[in-house]
Amino acid sequence: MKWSELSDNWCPVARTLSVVGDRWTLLILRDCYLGKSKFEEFAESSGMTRHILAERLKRLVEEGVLERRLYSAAPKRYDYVLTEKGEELRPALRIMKDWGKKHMPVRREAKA
Amino acid sequence: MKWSELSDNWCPVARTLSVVGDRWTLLILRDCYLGKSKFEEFAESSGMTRHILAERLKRLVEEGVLERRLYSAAPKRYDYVLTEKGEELRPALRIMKDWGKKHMPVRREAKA
DNA sequence: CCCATAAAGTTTTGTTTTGGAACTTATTAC
DNA sequence: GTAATAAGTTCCAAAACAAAACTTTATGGG
Repeated sequence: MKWSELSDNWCPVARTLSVVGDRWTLLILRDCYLGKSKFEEFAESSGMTRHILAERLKRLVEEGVLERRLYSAAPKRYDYVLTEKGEELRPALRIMKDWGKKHMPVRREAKA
Repeated sequence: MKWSELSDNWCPVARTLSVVGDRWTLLILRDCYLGKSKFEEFAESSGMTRHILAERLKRLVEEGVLERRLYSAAPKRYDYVLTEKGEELRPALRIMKDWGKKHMPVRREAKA
C-alpha cells in the first residue's frame, strides 16, 4: 500500500498522518508556532530544500492547515499563516518538544 | 540538508521527528498503543510493506522506543513492545486521533 | 517421512521521492 | 541599468519506497 492512500483510512490517526506524517511537514508547523510565516524563513530555519518546501506548503494549504496570504501587492508576495485547523495541532508538537528534550539529547553540535 | 541529519538539531521537536517523523513510523506506534506487537500484525494493520516495516522496527529498537522480545524459543520468534520512552509518545497520538476525527472526515471507504 | 502452514524477516526489481544547485520573475533601491 | 530580495520552478542524480517473491526454522497431519 502506498502512503498516499492513507487519507481515507478508517483510522483517524492514519488520516491525520496523511497530512502531517511525512518528512519535514511537522517542522514547517513548528516554525509557524514560532511565529514564522515566510517561505525564506521556513527554508532557512528547517534546512529543507526549497523544492520540498514548496510542495509541502501547497499541500498544507490544500488541506486547510495553512492559508496562503498576500502580504505585499507589489511585488506580489505571499506568506503562510495557520488556520484554526492548523492551530489545533499545536498541542501535539508541544508533546514532541517535551519528549525530545527528555529523551533525545544532542550528541554533537549542528548548525541548523 | 538531509532529513537524516535532524538528530542533532538544536530543536527538540526536530530531534523527536528524526525518530518518528517519517512515513509510517507513527502508524507502528499507533498499533502498539492498540496492543499489537507482532511483525505480521503491524504489516497487515498498517498496510506498509514488510521491507519498510522491518527497517522502521529496527530503528525504533535502536532508538529505545520499542524493545525486541523473544516470545517463542522454538521456533525463534520475536515481537516488539513499547518501552517507557515509547509509552511517553502516546499523548501525541491521542491528539492526532482527535484531530483526525474532527478535521479529516472519510471521503470514501477504504480497506486497511 | 513428506508436505503444508506459520512467522519473521530478506532480496530483487522498478518507480517515486528527495537533495542540491541553478534558474526565473517582479519590483525596489542605488 | 545594476544589484538585491522574495517566492518559487526546473533539472538531475541519489536515496527511499512499493510490490512481490524468496528464505529460514519449526510444527502438525497423513
